[in-house]
Amino acid sequence: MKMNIVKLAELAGVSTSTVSRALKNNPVIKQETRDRIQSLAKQHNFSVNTAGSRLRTQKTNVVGVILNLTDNTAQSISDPFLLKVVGDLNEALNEQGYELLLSNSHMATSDWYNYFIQSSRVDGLIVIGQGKSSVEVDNLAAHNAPLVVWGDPLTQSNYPIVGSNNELGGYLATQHLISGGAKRVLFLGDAEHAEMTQRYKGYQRALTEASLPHDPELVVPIDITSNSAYNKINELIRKQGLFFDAIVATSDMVALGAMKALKERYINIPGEVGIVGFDDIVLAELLHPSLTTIKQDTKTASKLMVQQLLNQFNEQETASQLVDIELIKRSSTRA
Amino acid sequence: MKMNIVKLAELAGVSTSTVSRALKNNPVIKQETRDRIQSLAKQHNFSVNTAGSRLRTQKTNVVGVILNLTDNTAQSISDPFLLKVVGDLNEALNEQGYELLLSNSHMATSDWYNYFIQSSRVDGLIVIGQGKSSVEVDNLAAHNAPLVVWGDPLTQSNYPIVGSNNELGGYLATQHLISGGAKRVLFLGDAEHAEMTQRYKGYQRALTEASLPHDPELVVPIDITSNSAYNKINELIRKQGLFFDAIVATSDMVALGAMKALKERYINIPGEVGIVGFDDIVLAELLHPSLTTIKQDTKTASKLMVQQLLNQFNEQETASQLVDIELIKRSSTRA
DNA sequence: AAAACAAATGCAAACGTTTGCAATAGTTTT
DNA sequence: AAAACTATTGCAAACGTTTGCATTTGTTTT
Repeated sequence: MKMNIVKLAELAGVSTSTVSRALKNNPVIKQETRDRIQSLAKQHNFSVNTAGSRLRTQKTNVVGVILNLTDNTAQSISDPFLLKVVGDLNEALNEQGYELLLSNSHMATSDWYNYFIQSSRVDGLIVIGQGKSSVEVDNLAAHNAPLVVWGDPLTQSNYPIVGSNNELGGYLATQHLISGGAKRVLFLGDAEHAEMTQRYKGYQRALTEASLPHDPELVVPIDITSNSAYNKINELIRKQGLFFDAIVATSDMVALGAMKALKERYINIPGEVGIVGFDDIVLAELLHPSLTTIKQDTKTASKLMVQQLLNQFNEQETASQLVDIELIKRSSTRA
Repeated sequence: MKMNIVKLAELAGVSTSTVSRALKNNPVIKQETRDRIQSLAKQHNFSVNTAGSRLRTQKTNVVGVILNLTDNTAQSISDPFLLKVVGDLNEALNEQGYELLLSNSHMATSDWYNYFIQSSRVDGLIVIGQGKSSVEVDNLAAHNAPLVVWGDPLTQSNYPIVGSNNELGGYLATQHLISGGAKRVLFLGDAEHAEMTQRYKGYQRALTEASLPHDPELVVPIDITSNSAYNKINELIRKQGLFFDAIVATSDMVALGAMKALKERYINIPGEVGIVGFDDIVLAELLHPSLTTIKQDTKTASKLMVQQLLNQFNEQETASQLVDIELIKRSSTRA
């Protein structure tokens, strides 16, 4: 009933070794034999059983992707940016003959090494987001598990981190606002987050360069969700009035939340307050006004992550990778 | 070096059978022995090798999720709604002890049965989207592969389809606009799509009920992407002026594209044109004006899909499932 | 035509787990 | 104390594939 290599071998009148090799197009098998077996396989709807194959080869050709969520589940998981990364990773992995097993830090048991690697569920892991604590990731690294992290590449680590040039992103965003006339630029984001810290540094650099004061009142720590941003902006304006004339948001979702709060108060964007987001999600250009933002190149980043993982499979050198960003000027800022 | 059941058995001074049973908490093994072996396993960072286990049990505990994309890749894959469904499915699957293997119709080879099932990569498949042609899905069904599809549950099929009450959604959206005073309601969507056809029927029902004419000019077929919507609305207004006073969009992304086109022309929403979306993506309430929409309950739907798949695993009855929708009134329509 | 070589195929073990059945150890009944 | 249980553990085969090595077949050289 159920087809396997043994039955296929009988049908073809050859040994299982020959079938196995023929299906892999091993040139040691005569071309004619290969063709015959391959067409027989197609005809009988056969593909090799992965369980058997994985057991024998000790290779799964599967890569686990873990969404390392820090904030409230519901919010973060819905960030289109994260999901876009997953989509791009899937593509990049498929191109290299790997499949993507999706997981997230709320689902997976805490012992990732044990669950994913030692059990040979996957050959390696890509973790999206450094999180605030890095204990699970450190544990993976300690066991020499093939591992790549999406995060801040400047963070010291013994595993490769792929991520955007966040400092430059923060700088470009801020500088663009300043060059549009802004004097009091709000920084909206979570300082405990490695990537955000870099963006903050860039923000500071731009202020310094423009000889603007570093007012601590302008640095507003929030969760990286649109809701936090919305609530915070509302609260700020209610309590202190409109004491800023621009916003550097640490994600497009944050920018969205902020914009909503501003629009509801009929504060003109970019006239009274300019705003720059981060990520460049599809929505950014669909908003009105469309959102000026720092584009993260997730396609390139995904390819780099996969490449770094393959390097580990092949015992080659690995290194953290800084991905270029780009300022996309739209209508939420003045020229 | 690498731990396995055999070595663990030696360490514990018992047979591999006992270890295997103890790890599964099989009550036939003495409680004390179970505890001893389990703690030994924890201590040595051991988890059962899935390749061996899957080979022996002929079960993978993995479910494949295929994004069945119909339109231009780039656009559709970025629809936050689809990705939300993936997230919810992941959660629902994990709850039942299954893992999610992500794929999409551009990646997977055409012979899904062969690739996923016969190779025992997964125990079953969840296909998101019926697509315009159903040949791959029909092939799966013909082989009796465990299968659930997200789509229009009213479509006749020999596999369970889970989806929203699209007809009702279309009806509620249209009726809400009409009750707000709309006389000429545009229907923006793709008629070849089973789900959209249902929404269109609901749209028609509402028109009839309100004794409004069914003007074919008001039915505008487009790809279900924000770009198509944006372009189409622009084109319509340019050529024919503002000949409608409301829009039923077949997805929130479509609504977004339409809104952008309207806003750019300073057409007041909801004053001059009211608009209702479909899906209720997170963005819907963040827009300004926030988007009135038909909410699809993806959490419930995901649970139902997983349930229907489990039913097939257990040789139980299955049936298509209609999921309730809800009209979420926001500011893009008049009360 | 035998010898030497190359090309093609086959043998058999191993990957790590699970499970029906058999066997042993432990307890209760006669 | 033997018999009849029950509770606990072990034996061994099987899941399907791959691959080092051995063997066979075919071709060329002497």
